[in-house]
Amino acid sequence: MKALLKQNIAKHISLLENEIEDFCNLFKQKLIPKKNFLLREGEICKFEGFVTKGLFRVYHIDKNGFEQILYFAIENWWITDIDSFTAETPSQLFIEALEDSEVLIISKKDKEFAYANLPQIEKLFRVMTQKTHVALQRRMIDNLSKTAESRYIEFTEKYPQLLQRLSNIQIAAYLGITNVFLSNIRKKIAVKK
Amino acid sequence: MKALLKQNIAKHISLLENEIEDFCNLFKQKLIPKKNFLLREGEICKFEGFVTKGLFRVYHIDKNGFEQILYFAIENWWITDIDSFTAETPSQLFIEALEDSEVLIISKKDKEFAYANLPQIEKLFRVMTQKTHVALQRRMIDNLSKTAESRYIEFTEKYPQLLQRLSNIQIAAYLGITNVFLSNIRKKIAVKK
DNA sequence: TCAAAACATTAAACTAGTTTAATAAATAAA
DNA sequence: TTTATTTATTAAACTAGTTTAATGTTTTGA
Repeated sequence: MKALLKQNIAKHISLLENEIEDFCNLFKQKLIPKKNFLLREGEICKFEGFVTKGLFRVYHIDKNGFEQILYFAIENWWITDIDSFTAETPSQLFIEALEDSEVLIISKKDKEFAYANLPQIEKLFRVMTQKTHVALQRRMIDNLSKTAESRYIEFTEKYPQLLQRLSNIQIAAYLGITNVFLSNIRKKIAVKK
Repeated sequence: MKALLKQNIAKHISLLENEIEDFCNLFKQKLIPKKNFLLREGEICKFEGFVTKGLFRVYHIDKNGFEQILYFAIENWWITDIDSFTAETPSQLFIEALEDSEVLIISKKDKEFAYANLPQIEKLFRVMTQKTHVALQRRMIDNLSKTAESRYIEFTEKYPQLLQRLSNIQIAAYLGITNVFLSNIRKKIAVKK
């Protein structure tokens, strides 16, 4: 059950077998059926999660009721609201399962225990946060400089496996456009071919 | 000269006086006159910097020649291209001084030395990267959900000290709009008052 | 298995933001 | 001090993306 997690950690840092074992034992499995929430706006995010099955969306609802998707998470991805988690303030985000999902959860307390007792864990999360940050920085530049059409094309190229599991409504909310306009883009692309 | 740096570090973590001293000694001062570059596209970013005087812009030039500003950095801010720095790949960014500036630089090698020998430094950069990431996440949501006008108003409220030191061209490149449209926005706001 | 809900597409009117170009004002350079 | 360069503003035509609404299709759930 935790093989995927161990493998994922090993990709980032090298730990002794017993250290990785100790760390993984701090995680508990949680099943989240489709359309259920791992986190809702207003709650304080007290966990960090690692998805072992299914698909989540992390999104925000603005004051006009529109949804902006910050990211998706499928198997092998980490998931949390890092803002609420670190500052212990009410979250502005929802984390919702778009499929029946399974996630390994570590509590804030246990994570702090790991920081204090397994020095390499500090490195693990530094490295992971760096990578996440780099990815978001690239997305920010793309959003500032590219048209919705090329953002869509790049999305389909970068995440083909996600594409099949998402509705166009979700993809549009990630790209920052309406699903109506996404439909236009898709038509335009289809005609080209 | 390094008082500002020490103070900034102390805000994030608690270190013994000799540890903070050892760490700060790894930094070297660099003077960058206005319009000069700390980093250019194509170079590998081999440093992390802490601004003690002046003002920098970190920006990207897209294939149409337009500039997108990822962030500004004034006194007391950190500055690097974390993507190029961690992956040791050619940077896609420019870091340019907009005023005569002074920056304290730590090399990649010395930073790794610090990670290996001062365990708290790992925490320092984990915490700093988290905070930077949270800020970028909020900016991403704002860019997806808000109009240019409200993004401009919020920028003026959040960074009043920056506002006076930047041209509208720079602010527009940060907001992701043209300076012509920013001019329209400013007029509209002025009329309202 | 049937009704209800969610989804994708299309059209048409609209608006936020761009483009190009011209002009005046401010800053920098010689 | 004069000239050149950068900056801010305005106008007018344009385009990328939105809004609303209607229609058919697919998925869901009772």
